[in-house]
Amino acid sequence: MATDKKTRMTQQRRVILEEIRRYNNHPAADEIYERVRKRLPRISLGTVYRNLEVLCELGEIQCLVLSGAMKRYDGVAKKHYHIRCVGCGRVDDAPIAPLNELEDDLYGTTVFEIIGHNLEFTGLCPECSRQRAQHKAAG
Amino acid sequence: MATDKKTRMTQQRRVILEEIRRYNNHPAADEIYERVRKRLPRISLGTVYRNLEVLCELGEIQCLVLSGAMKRYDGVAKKHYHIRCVGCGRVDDAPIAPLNELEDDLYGTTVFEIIGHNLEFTGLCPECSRQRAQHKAAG
DNA sequence: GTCTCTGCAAAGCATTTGCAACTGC
DNA sequence: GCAGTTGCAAATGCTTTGCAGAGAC
Repeated sequence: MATDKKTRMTQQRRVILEEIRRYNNHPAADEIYERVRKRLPRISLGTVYRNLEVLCELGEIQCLVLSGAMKRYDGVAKKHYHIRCVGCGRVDDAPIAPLNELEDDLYGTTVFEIIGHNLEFTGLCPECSRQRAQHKAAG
Repeated sequence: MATDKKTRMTQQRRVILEEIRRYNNHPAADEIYERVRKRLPRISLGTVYRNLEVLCELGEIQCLVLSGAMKRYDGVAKKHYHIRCVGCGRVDDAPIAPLNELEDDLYGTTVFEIIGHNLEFTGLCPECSRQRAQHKAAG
């Protein structure tokens, strides 16, 4: 049952982690792949995916499953919320503290055993906001 | 820009909507397809997907993109939260009122123009909770 | 030396799309 | 009758996986 496998810090794994933390712009797998490829040209996309999973299990990064998009990865493993641009998909950290009391409101009112919660804000980043304003003005 | 298309209430579209609302258990596309197929054996999966999108645009249903799962559909278009079982994927409504004030906390602290938010609880449904308890006791 | 990890390529899976025939309105 | 819609099938896009060789410890 328990995974007794010893994980090795391979060059690929190390570079992937470094690139995720470099800007911490919540990149998706393909962006991580492209960035890592500049340093390790022979790396494969499969290796990137496998390492992302391992790094999540190790608690080094966290995997974000936000609405309407592919998985994204966060170099900061600590729980926090995000805001996603509906125009371009850009993801920022949401400057708001975790609301653990939200779960308390559910005790006794649901048959579920509560584990946690995810909160995601949606919005428009400055670039997309400006673009839409121009578009509206032009139309 | 505006979609002037007139939507027709075809038999397929009507049956799909009826089946979504029949139990309102937040079914995914494949479950809707299987249910509708019992009444319209010649319907195709593509038609189901196309109609789900149209019904969302019409505001008849809402599309739920919850973490780690395929899209699900809710026959109640009104905004509300959900709780998802991490064991089996079952989705229930969360008995908690919408927290619109959450968005107020972000004004002035983010460069994003805020549009909305999604809140999803995770947990274990009674069946999966029982199963894990048994498993733990046995192991 | 062993056991994990890698690169490659193929497969998997949910969803989308092109197209000719069909059907609400 | 016309434009929206359907069924079919192929394509798409992200992610996973099988396998033989390579490399970390």
